[in-house]
Amino acid sequence: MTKGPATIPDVAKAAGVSTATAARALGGYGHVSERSRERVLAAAEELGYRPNALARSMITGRTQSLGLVVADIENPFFAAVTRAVGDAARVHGYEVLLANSDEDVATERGAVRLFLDKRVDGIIVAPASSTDVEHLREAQAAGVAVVAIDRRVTGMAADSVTVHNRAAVAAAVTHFLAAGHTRIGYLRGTVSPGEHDGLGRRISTGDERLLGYRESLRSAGLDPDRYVRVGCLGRKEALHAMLDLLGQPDPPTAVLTPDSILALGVLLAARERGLAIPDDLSVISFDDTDWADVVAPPLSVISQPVHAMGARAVELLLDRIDRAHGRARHVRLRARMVERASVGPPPGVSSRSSTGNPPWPAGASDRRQSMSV
Amino acid sequence: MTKGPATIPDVAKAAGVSTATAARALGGYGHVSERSRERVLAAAEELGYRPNALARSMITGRTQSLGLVVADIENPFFAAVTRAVGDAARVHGYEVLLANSDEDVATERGAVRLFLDKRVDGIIVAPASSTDVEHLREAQAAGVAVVAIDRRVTGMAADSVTVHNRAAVAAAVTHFLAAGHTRIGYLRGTVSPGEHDGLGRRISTGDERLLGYRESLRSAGLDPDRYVRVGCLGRKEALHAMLDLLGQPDPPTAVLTPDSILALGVLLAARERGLAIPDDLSVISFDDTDWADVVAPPLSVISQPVHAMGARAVELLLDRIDRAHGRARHVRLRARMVERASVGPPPGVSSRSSTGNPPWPAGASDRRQSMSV
DNA sequence: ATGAAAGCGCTAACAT
DNA sequence: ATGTTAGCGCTTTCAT
Repeated sequence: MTKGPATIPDVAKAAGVSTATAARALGGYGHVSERSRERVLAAAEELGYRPNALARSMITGRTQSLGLVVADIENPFFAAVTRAVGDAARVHGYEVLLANSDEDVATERGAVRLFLDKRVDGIIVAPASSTDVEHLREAQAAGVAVVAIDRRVTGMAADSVTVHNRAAVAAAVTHFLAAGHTRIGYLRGTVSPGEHDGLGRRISTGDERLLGYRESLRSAGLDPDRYVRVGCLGRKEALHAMLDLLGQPDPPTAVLTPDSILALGVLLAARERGLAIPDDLSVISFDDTDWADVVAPPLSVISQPVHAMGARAVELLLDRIDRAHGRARHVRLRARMVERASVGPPPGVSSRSSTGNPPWPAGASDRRQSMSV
Repeated sequence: MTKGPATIPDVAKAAGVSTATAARALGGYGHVSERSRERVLAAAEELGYRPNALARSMITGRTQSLGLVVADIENPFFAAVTRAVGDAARVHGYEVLLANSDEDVATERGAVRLFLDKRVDGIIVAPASSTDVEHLREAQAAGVAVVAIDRRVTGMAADSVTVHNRAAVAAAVTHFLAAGHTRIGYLRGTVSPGEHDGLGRRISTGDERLLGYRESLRSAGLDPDRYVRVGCLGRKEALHAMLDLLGQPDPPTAVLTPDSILALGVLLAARERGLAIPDDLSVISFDDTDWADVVAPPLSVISQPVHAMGARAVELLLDRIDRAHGRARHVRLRARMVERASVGPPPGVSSRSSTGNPPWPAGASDRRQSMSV
């Protein structure tokens, strides 16, 4: 009572059995007679016994905890991933240690290092870099399971959960093309410093999306580079990039953004230029955030199955913890193009509304169509 | 090399010193000669030694980790709190274990229990209930520091970090009154089941806000109950509650919501009813999310100093970990009323716009005024 | 089925 | 300044 929480010896003593028996009863392993178990459990209850997970982990080599590294928990996409990972982890008796990398590899490295010191059983990471993954390889070498989420890693065999990014982008571009657009912009979030080809290779998902964009534009006979801006780290950068794009001789009439935060920058730019959506500018964004169907007009988006992604990542991780070897599994999930009202024909091409009134009826369903891509 | 990661004995052997010396050099405590320390560090580097935080914690009784329980990480307010707590924790060498309670006390209890088993040094919690806190009291009794964030707890002496909710709400109501409104609605998030007085007592912050609302209305000679709806757990519930409010004989011309998610419900309701903001309905919401200044019209909000709240909570927690006793400290931070464009005079009272055109100029500054409350 | 004892990796006296 | 030793609370042989 006075010497801190009760321990197994305390319980054993109170129950009149050996520590081994008490431990077996409490831990639910080995053989214990019904009578012993009852006495032990009663004594434990009485003393308010709680297992010391630290001591247990020292022996078993398992901590029942996993580390999660996301770029920024304030990004709704990552918040949702975190939610999903947390839920799935809990179901399987795991706890999650959270870290933000801010898209910085050094920060991520530090977080991973601490995770290893804390002896997590596995790490789920949205890597700040798909190529600079030495620390992840080391974690793996140290016997810690690693699964990449949202982005794949190269140079090591790690499981991953991502969406079909090229297909998703292609669907969006196709949607723009079908509406008659030929000047289609793309805002890329990050890009590696000193990248020469204008196609950052750092983050697989960024690459895939840009690649998908360029492929789609090229096969439509359009210039795949003209309306691309890279390095849009946040809302503000996206705003400026968009204003820049809009300031060009033949400005884009449609634009695609790789996440909801950059979409806000685009909306801001449109407002600043007095551009109506979709009459003057059509937009599609990745990630179906809670405000996407509330803004006017409701935003057409590419919805990623975030919760499924998190859940799958946890599954892969647990599988990997059980049987460390076996080749890496790469799960690709399908994103969904959700058509709402932010895409219309380009200006001057039989615009369905030139009165300045909202092109969608009040009270209209905000989810007009949805297709998997 | 083959027997898992190097341990202190391994390093000691390689460096030709005792385990104690190696431990001292590695742990940075006690006295070690320069020569020894160098040899130890070199050997450690060579062997890729990493401390086992588990073993260390067994001895020191400190895990350098803290548990954080929020209602829902997908709520931008909590995401920001989590961000801030994570940042502050990292600066002080702490890691954070995250859990979502979904506003459910039982879930919270389970999370706290696991945190205790994992021997966290402290817990920061946005309690699902301000009164049902037995588990938090137990944590405290077990020597784990507890600080409440966003909400206070009763019946136990726990530090807390909250904002001046009544003042904040009063500022919003005053703002509405000044614009000429007399039919001002309020959507309350949660309310305890079986609550009779219509004023849920479960969550201090909810109580304070509702109290502030009622006080303000009463002192303006208005009915403090007529336009209140409780139990708005999410966007959908808020939407329905708002539609209900709007369906009344003399519907409200202004409404206040306690978080950004409920605000979305209000915006949805307005759209469904074909109501223009602020011409037909004025709105103010708690929490300045990233989309608040992007929607049309930009939303006037009560901005909570989320990052400061998280940082302060961590400070209080670390203080408490160092010196467990001393009376509880209650930090009250000031929220800021950010005026944008979602508040105008009630309909029919010299409306500045009845053409259906947006009442704010394109490209206008979205932050018109800001005052502390 | 149960007990005695060893030991996980580390720190903290206590010696020297 | 450095080494020796005794545990932290638990699981796990190995006996019995």
